[in-house]
Amino acid sequence: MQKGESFIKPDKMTEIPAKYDPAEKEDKWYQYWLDNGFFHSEPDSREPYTVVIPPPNVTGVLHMGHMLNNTIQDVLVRRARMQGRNACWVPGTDHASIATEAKVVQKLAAEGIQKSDLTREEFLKHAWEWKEKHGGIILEQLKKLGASCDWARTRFTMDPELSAAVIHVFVDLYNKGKIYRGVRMVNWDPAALTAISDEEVIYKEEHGKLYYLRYKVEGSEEYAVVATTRPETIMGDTAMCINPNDPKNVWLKGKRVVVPLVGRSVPVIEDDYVDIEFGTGCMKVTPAHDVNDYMLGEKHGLPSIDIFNDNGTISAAAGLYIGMDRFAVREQIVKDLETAGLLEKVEDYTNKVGTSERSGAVIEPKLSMQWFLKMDGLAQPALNAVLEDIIKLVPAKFKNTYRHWMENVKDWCVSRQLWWGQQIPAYYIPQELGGGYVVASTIAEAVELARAKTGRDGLTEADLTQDPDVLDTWFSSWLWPMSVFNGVLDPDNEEIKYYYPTNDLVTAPEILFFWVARMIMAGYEYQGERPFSNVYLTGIVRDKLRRKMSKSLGNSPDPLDLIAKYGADSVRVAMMLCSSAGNDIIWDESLIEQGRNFGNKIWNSFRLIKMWDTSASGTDAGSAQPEAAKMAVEWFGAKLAGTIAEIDEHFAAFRISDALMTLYRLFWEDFSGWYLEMVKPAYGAQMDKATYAATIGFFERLLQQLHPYMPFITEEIWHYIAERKDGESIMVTQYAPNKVTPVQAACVERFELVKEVVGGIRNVRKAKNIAQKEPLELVCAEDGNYPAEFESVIVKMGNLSAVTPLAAGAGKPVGAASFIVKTTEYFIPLAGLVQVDAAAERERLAKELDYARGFLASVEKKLSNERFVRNAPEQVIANERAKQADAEAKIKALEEQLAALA
RNA sequence: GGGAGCUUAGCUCAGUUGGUUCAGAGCGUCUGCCUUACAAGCAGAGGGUCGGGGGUUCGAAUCCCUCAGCUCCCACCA
Repeated sequence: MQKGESFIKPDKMTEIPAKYDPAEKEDKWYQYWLDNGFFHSEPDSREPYTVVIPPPNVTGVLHMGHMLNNTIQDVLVRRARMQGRNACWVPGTDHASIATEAKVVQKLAAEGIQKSDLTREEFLKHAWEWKEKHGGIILEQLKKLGASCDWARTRFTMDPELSAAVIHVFVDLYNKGKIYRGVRMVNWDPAALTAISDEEVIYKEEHGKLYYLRYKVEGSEEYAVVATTRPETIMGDTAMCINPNDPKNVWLKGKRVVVPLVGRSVPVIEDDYVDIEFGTGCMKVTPAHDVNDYMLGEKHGLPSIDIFNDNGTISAAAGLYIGMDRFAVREQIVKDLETAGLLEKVEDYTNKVGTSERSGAVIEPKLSMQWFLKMDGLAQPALNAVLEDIIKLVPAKFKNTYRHWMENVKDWCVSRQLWWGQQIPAYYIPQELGGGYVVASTIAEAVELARAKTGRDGLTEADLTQDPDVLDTWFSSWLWPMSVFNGVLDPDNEEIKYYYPTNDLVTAPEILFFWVARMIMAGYEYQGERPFSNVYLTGIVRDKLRRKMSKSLGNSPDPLDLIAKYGADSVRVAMMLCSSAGNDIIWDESLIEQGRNFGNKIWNSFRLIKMWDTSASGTDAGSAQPEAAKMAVEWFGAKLAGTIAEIDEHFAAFRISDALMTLYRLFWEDFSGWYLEMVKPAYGAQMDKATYAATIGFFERLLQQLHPYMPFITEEIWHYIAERKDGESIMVTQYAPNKVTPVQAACVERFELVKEVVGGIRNVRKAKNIAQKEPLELVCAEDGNYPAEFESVIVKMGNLSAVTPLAAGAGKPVGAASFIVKTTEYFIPLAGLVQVDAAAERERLAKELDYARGFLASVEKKLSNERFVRNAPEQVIANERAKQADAEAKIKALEEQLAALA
C-alpha cells in the first residue's frame, strides 16, 4: 500500500487528487469568475470600495514590480468584496508618450521608415496600429495573476473621453491664467533631430579637457582667463561673469572684455552664481546654450545668440566656422586659439556628458518655448491634505519627503516635443493676420476666438496652425481617478458621485511627485475632493544581492514563468510574505517554494478533513462527541476569532505582510498542528457529526480568510467541500461578523498552558527516548495553573494512560521525570520504562534553579529600588510582584524536587 | 551640493505613545523521526551585549547628541 492512501476509501481517492495542480485549475476558475461577472461593479446601495490601477505603460510587459503592486491591490479588493462592499477595481493603460513613441519609431526604423519622412497623421496611424496590436498585453498577463479587475471598465489614457478631459483641463487652466508659455532648455538630439526627455538622457563620464581662454580686457593689455569645457560655444558668448565677492577678480568690475577670435566686446557682469573656486572664477556666459547662462542672461538683460543648427553644425549666427560640425569646430578652434596666443593652458578634466538613449548622440541643450502650469495655487490644498492626514501615506515616513517637495515645487513644464499624445490645443495666428495665439478645445472655437482677437471675420481654420507639441503623459494620468468615471467632463454623473473619492491607491514611491501629488492637485481642483484616502507605497523589487531587477542584468525572473511553474497563488503568497510597505523587497525564489508548500499544506489538511466526512461514509452511528474534541472546538473557535481580530488590525494599518503571516501561522500551527490532531478520531473510529460540522465550519472560515491571497486554491477546495450551484463562488461569500468575548480570550490564554504541558511531555519522551506509542502516566499537583478543563486534550495529545493528582502532603514521586509549567509541577513516572539517571536529572534541575534564582534576584532588585516603586505605574509594579511570587513558587518546587532526588 | 531614510538572529523583517507577553517571527542551519493528511512533512534545539560611543530616565531596541556604514529622491557647476 502506498503511503498516505490507506485511509482514503477508493471512491474518495478518485474524488480528491492527492496533489493540487495549479496549472490545470487556475485558468478554469478565472474564466468561471469572468463568466459570472463577479468582477463587475455597478453603483448600488452598498458602500463602494474603489481602486484605480496605476495604469501600466501600454507598451509594458509584466515584471516583478507589477506583480507586487497588483497582488496588493487584488488582496485589498477581494477582501473588501468579502466584507460586503461594492468593490470596483478599474484597470487600464497609459499611453506613455515617450516610451511608446520611441517603440514605434524603432519599429518603423526596422522597416526602413524614418519618422521624419512621415506626416504627423501618417505617424499616428502607425502608432495606433501598433497600440491595437501590441498594446495591453500586460492586462492579459494580469489575468494570469488572478487580478479581479472590472474589465468592462478598462480605460486607456488616450480614449476619446479621456483625451477630451485632458484638453478640457488644459483650456480651463489656461483660461484661469494658470498656464503660460516660457523658455526652457530641452535636450536636443542632433542626430534624431528631436527633443528628448530627461529620462532618455544617459549621462556618461567622459575624460575631456578644460580649456583656459584669454579674454582681452578692453582698455588694458591684460587678459581675463576663463575656463571652459566647450570652447566652440564662444561665438555665443554675450558676457563674462564674476562673483562680486571674489577678491581676485575685483579688477574686472565694470570692465568689458573681448571674446577671443570672435572679437566681440561683451560686458563683465557680477553674480553670486559663479563659484569662486572653480577655474579662475571667471565664467563665460552663453545664454543660448546653457540653462544657468540663460537665467543669467534673463537677469542681466543679455542677448542670446544661437550658434547651432538643429543637426549640430554651426549656424550662420555664429559668424565663424559656419556649417562645420560642433566637434570638428572644437578641435579647430583650439588650434586657432593657440595660434592666436589666446589659449592659456589645457587641463585634463572629467565630466559627465549627456547622450541620447535613442541615437547615442551627445545632447545639445537648446532653448525652446514651452508651456508651463503654475503650481502655487494647486499645490497648497494638496500639501495640506497630506499634512493633515486627510490623505494618509503608508508608510508615513514619506510625508516629510512629500512636504519638502511640495513646498519647493516648481512650475510644471507640460509640453513635450512628440506626436504621440494629446496635442496642445493652442492655435497660432499668422503674423500678417495679427499674430499671437488662442487656446480652445476645438478648432472651431479657436477660429471664433481668433476672429475676436484679431477683429478679422474672414479668418478661417486654414489660417490657424496648431501647436505641434503634445502634453506630458502625466498631464493625462493626473486626471485618472476622475477621468475613468468621466468625472472631469461630467462632474455630477452618477458614477463619479458613487465611486469617487476612491479608497486606496497602491503605487511606487518614485512617482509620488510625478503622479500621486498631481492627482491630489487635480482632484481638489476638479472635484473639490481628495482622489483617494490612502496611498500605499510599495518598495522596489530587488534580487538577493539587492540589485534592482533589470533586463540588462538579466536578474529579473519572468513572472509568467514563475506562475506556470508554481501557480499564481504561490507567487502571490511569496510576494506578500516579503513585502512591507515602503521597504524594498528582496526577492528570493525560495519564497515561492514557501508559498507552494503552504498551498500544499492547505490541500492536505482538506484531504484529511474530507476523510472524516460522516455523511458520505454511510456508517455514521451518531457517535457521541469525545470530550477532547469538544474542548478542541471550543478552543479553536476562540483562537480563530482572536486571530481574525488581529488580522483585521493588521489590515487597518496596511500591514499586509503581517496579516498574511498571522494567518499562515494560524492555519499551519494552530489549525493543522493542534486542532486537527486534537479532533482526529482514534484509529479506525468514526468522527462524530458535531465535530465534523464544526471542523468544516472552521475550515471554510479559514479559506475565506485565505482567499484574497490565494484565490485559486481556495476556490477549488471550496467547491470540493460541498455541492455548489453554478454561479456560487467563495469570492462572493461574505465574512461573518467577528467578535472576541472575554471568555474566549481567557480560553486562548489557558490553552497556551496546554501547549506547554504537552511540550513538556514530548520533551520527556525525547530525552528518555520513549516512543509516542508508549502511553505514559502524568502526575500533577493541581493548582490554579493546571488547565484541568483541557485534561482530555492533554491525555490525547500526550498519549497518557492517566492523569493522577498529586495528593496534598504526599511526597514527590520517586523515579520520575519532571517539569514545571508556570507554577504547576508535573511528574512522569518512569519506573519500568527506563532507568532514571538521577545525576543527569539533578544537573538539569540545578540549572533550572540557577536561572530561576537569577531571575528572582533581578525582580527583587527592581522592587527594592525605592525610586522605581515611587515612580513606576501601579500596573507595572503589580506585574513585578506577580513575577516575584511565581519565581518564588518555582524555586520552592525545584528545591523540593532536588531534595527528593538526593 | 540640498533633502529623506535605514542599521535588531546566517538571510528577510516585526517590534504600533519608553514598563507584563521585550529581545520576537518566517526562512535557513543542526538533531531525531517515512508516526494511519502532508518528508513540499512531524517533533525539538541552537543563534542577537538591537551599528559604535555618550546622554536623559527608577527603567531605553524605543527619546536626545555624536561617529561610522548603506540606500533613495531632487539639483547638478562652466
